[in-house]
Amino acid sequence: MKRTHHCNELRPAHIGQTVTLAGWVHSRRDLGGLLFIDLRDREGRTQTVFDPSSLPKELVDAASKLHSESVITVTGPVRQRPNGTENAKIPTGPIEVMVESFTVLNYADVLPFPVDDPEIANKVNEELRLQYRYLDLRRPEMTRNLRVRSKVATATRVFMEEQGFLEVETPTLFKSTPEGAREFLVPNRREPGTFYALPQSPQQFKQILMCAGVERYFQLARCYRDEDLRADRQPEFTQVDIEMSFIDREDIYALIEGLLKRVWNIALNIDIPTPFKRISFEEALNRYGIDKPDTRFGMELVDFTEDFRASTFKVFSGTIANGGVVKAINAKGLACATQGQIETMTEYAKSFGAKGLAFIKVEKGEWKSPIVKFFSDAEKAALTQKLAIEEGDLILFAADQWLNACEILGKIRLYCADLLKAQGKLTIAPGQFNFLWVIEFPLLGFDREQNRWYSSHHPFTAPVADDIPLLKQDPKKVRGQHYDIVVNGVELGGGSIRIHQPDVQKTIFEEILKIPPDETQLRFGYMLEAFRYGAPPHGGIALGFDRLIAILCNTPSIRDVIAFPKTAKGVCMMTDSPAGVSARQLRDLHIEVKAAPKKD
RNA sequence: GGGGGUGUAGCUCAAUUGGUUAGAGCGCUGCCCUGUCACGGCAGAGGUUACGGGUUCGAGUCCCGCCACUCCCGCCA
Repeated sequence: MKRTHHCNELRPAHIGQTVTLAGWVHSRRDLGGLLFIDLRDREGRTQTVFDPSSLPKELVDAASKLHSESVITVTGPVRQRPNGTENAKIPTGPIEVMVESFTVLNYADVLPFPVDDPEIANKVNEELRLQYRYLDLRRPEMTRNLRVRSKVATATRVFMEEQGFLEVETPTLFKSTPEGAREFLVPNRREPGTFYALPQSPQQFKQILMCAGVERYFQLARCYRDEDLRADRQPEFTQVDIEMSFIDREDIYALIEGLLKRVWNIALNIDIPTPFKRISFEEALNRYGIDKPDTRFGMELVDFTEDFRASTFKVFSGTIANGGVVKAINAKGLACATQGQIETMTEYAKSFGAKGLAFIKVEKGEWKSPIVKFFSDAEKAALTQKLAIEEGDLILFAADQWLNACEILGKIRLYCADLLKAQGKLTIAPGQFNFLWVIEFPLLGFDREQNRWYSSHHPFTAPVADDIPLLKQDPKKVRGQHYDIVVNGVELGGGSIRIHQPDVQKTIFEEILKIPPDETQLRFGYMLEAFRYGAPPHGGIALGFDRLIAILCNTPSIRDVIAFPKTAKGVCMMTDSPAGVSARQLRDLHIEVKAAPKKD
């Protein structure tokens, strides 16, 4: 018998109707005579009542033996619950279904972990949840995440369609482009020794689509990167990939602000204010020590380079004399930091090549610090004033070259914020979303080990027009037309205006990045060629769709918003992939495996 | 590749300085229970303390190794 309603549909208005529900046995309360079964489906749950005074004993006995998560249908009239027995916690609480007949569609064995109790289910070992993902996904929290993801995907498509974009699919069997992330390779059976590569992103195809006159392209694109994983990184993930012709940066900002406004509205019913704030890379580093600042709290970096230029404390003045800077943050109320916590922060500093971490604990009106004896009164006054030092504060210093000093304190700032949150001294409202465009990134970075320049974004990023003359004279100063969209310290996406003149592109490849011309030809020849036959100026952006959904669902791990994610070692616990293949498959692919197979 | 954390009953967790027969709640099995919704009551079953070594009169606990999961660094144009 087909169901007539879902399990979150019946209300007092249905009283008297005979209905059929189908779903999973969520919980069972056997009172000896009377038996209650909460029936659950995707939409919610409804209480059903088995009353022995009106039902055959065998039927009630059979129902009382059902394990949780068995699949049944029940049929019977909807009725108002007796006075005082309504359940205010669920929308179907005023009513119940008096069972007249029921059918077991599938008996469930005893479960490996409970799915009905959110308190326990939330704490279940993730390994187990991933192994029995179909059970995990039945939990209302996970169902909600899938639903948010689906709604946002649809909202994105509708919005992009409204804005005149075409959704175009691009190949996932691509070719290897050695720069960038490590790639997954797919052996080609037809020609021994040749391989496809799975794309890290559809970057080159979307630029070619601009040359094809598509003008406005988007795609919910699956991308693949064979790098080590994190809570916010999976080997395969989804990007909202976008590219537009005849535009400048402002068009991208406006488009994405519109898209995110729509998405937040649909997913959370929140109206986020636009336009978003913008901050340059340099300012982000200066104030927050990171290129994706979390601006929901202060604790900003303060510069003391001028105050310590002539200091007798040689660690500071010496660094400044070598072209470095001195910066500090005030972790308000963290003078209670333990030796271990100071140690952790010192390790952060050392991982950036610093020799140590200078600090001051302000306790009982005293500055407790190994270095404060070297400070003059004027230096102390400058610290007190610029950092607004008070009792209970912890001051942390970095003295190093500008970028390093900023990044050290940026790390420490986030670590201190976590400590303060744990101590209840810093609270961040859950519904707060600080969106930010980070702009004016340097186009190029310098790799000391390899003694060459590299693209800080990718080699197709256009320089800021005014800076093009600097390309050959002072590459470090060239700003790229690159932008990142950041929310609450999470990099949601990034993109750039692209180079569309083949001569500029050639200069970047050959004179700046020093890629030999024959190699340029081999790897990017088809792109340079496409740019010779009428390439419109264009630019684009890609948003990390999984991260976007994780933020909307307020979860720290993108695994919670992916139906079947992989573990940190890239294993699918449910299907046990990756796995070995037969000798015959290897032979067909002309592949010989030299490593010994892993034993179980 | 490196560093941190975790691993004890089906699940979530205890177990004092190394010391009796490794406990509890939930779940499971049986019995009782007609208005529960975390139903309740009684009884019971359930353990290679991830795995392999070692120290010790004695190891869940200490040491060495190893595996899995997880967080971070490197890496992710």
